[in-house]
Amino acid sequence: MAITLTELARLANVSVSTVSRALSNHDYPLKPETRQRIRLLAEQMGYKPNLVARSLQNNRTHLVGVIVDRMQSPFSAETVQGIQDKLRNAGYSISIAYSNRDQALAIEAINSFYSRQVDGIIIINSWLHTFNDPILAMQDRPFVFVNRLFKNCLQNCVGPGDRYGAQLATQHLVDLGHKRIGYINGMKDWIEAQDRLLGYQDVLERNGLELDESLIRNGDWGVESGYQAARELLSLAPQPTAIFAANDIMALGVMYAAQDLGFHIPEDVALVGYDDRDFASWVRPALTTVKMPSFEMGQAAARLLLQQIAGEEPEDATQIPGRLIIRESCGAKIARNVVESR
Amino acid sequence: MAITLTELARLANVSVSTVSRALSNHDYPLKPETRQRIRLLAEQMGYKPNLVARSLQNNRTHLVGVIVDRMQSPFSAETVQGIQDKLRNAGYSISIAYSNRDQALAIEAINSFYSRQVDGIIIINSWLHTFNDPILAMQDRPFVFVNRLFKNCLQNCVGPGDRYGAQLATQHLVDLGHKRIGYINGMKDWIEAQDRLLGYQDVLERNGLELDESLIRNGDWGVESGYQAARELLSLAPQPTAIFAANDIMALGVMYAAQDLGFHIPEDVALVGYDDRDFASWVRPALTTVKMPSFEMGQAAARLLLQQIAGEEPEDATQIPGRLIIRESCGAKIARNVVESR
DNA sequence: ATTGACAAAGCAAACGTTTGCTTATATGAT
DNA sequence: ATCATATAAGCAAACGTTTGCTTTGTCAAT
Repeated sequence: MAITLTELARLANVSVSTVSRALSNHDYPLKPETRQRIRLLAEQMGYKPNLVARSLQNNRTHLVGVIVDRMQSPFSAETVQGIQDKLRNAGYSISIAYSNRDQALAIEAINSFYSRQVDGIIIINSWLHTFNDPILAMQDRPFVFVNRLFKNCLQNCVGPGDRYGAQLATQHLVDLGHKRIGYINGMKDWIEAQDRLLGYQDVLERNGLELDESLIRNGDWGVESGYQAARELLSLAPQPTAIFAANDIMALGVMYAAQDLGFHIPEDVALVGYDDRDFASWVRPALTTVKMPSFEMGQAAARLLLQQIAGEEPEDATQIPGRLIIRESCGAKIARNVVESR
Repeated sequence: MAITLTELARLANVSVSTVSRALSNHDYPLKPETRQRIRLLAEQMGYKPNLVARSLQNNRTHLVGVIVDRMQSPFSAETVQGIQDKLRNAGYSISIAYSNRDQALAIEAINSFYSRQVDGIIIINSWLHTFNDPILAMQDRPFVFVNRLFKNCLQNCVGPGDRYGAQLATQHLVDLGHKRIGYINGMKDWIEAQDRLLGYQDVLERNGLELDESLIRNGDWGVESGYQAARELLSLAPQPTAIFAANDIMALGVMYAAQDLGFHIPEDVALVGYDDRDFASWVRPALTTVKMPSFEMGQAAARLLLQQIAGEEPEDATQIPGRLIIRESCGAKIARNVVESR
């Protein structure tokens, strides 16, 4: 049986309220000696406050609900870690559920969180492009969306700076002297794909380079589509000297296409990916890529939620910039080191 | 403001107890009409039970604490998903914390879970090879370890059947006609490495094949060590016609070594990995490998915990078998399909 | 001596449930 | 009409905290 305040009070020959104040209420005027005595006793008896009782009284659970699509998504996982990292320091725990991209499941999870009286909810979401129901279910409690920026609640959203990240990648290639840079896009209706394309175009324009439509190919995020697109790009004349793929998986496809066509990376064609998935550092040549700031987004989301919980005015929509990870595939003469840009 | 039982009682002109019984206690003899009326009202008002109040009363939170090393580990993530999958159906939620392989953090998390009155704890653990403190902190509440089987609490552990999995992989190569099969081990002091080696040896013996020590190399789970080991193996005379790598990452290294030495996979040398990491299906040739049963281990862990919570006699230590995923690198003439073995 | 002020600690209500026990009402048997 | 019985619903305690208010005790100032 766990020891309770009441028990402690009995042992110390004081009232429950005194014990409570000795342990939690730091400013209450207690005789220092009494406070000390009670603290010691609690320590000895291994007293641990019953958080559910406390929550009932305080109307605050110090629990935050987190919903992810799939636990296995490396991005979600890292974001969750960022969230927990931040929340732990603030004395919060997290409860987690996965939605499997199923709205009904998500809503079920949200309701379960509410029943549990969570102080707030974070939804790591790359499957909802717009939202209605879930937010409706969200009553008046604080919440934060991670990944997608919804215009109707911008101050509740944290997103990756995909456009900026694509700029980093493209600028890096330009800095290495490339003038004809191919771009392999992701699925066109994904915001990620659109933003990364914009970043690519930004840099070409900014550097006065020709914006050649034939250098832009559409993929579907999959390795095969990267392979196909790269075969097409590399058969162009004049051939692009660099390729920027909108994700690492397609970049892998590019590698195999280059291999099949007898091109060497990075000598004949430079390659940059996006996401920094784990295999990026394992493939040969190691893939230069832009790291998704998943961990940092998690931290930012937690910070935002904490602000809402504290009743503070939330900051503006947060875009977290990615980082360029320079490895071998871009041809920059920097050996297998992780280099931070900016 | 959330609506409460008391509020509902006022609206329905009955007592709180009646409302409670109408909604939760199914066997209590209430006038069907009354029960119906109350249910309807609750529905209309969007009543959601306050789980913290209920927990305080019931001394049951229906909350399970889960500790992982890092959220990003694909194995842990999948296990967590298995856990949640099972627990959700039983009306439980999970709270999660990561330990970063730090015992102090793990203990902190455990204590936090206890304060929250969790009904049980699951530790997904591949970093503790032996345990003392955490378990001590575990008082008398149900718990389950996933991954490592500890002899002092076998009935509380769920592990992968690594030996069996390695048998599957090796037998598959034998079935394809290979007689000289190289094995690249993981770090020797890891139980995974030891078990997989045993499985490899089992099969050679079982098939009356010579157990040539020179065919066994030690790696460190990393891609470079796989590369080196493969170079050595492929320089042997007579050359092994197949290689079984103790994880997919080293198998990737094997691919690059083969490439450098002018060997083709699977024509010149067949290759099987272990783990079924995401890139296994993206590389060329797609990697035949043994899938870690992470999801199933999660489910089994949840089942075990539920049994303990229900006060049932827990089953014996559970070893979950992996599955052979046949792709291209082994040379079995089955195109990019996932095939289940057994 | 009486009062006032202040320090220290106790009382009891409240948070939203569940549940053992009691009460009220209706039904049937005497 | 009286009583026992069954049915339906209410009362109140309990779970472990926190906290506004009250009480007790001590001491100094009148």
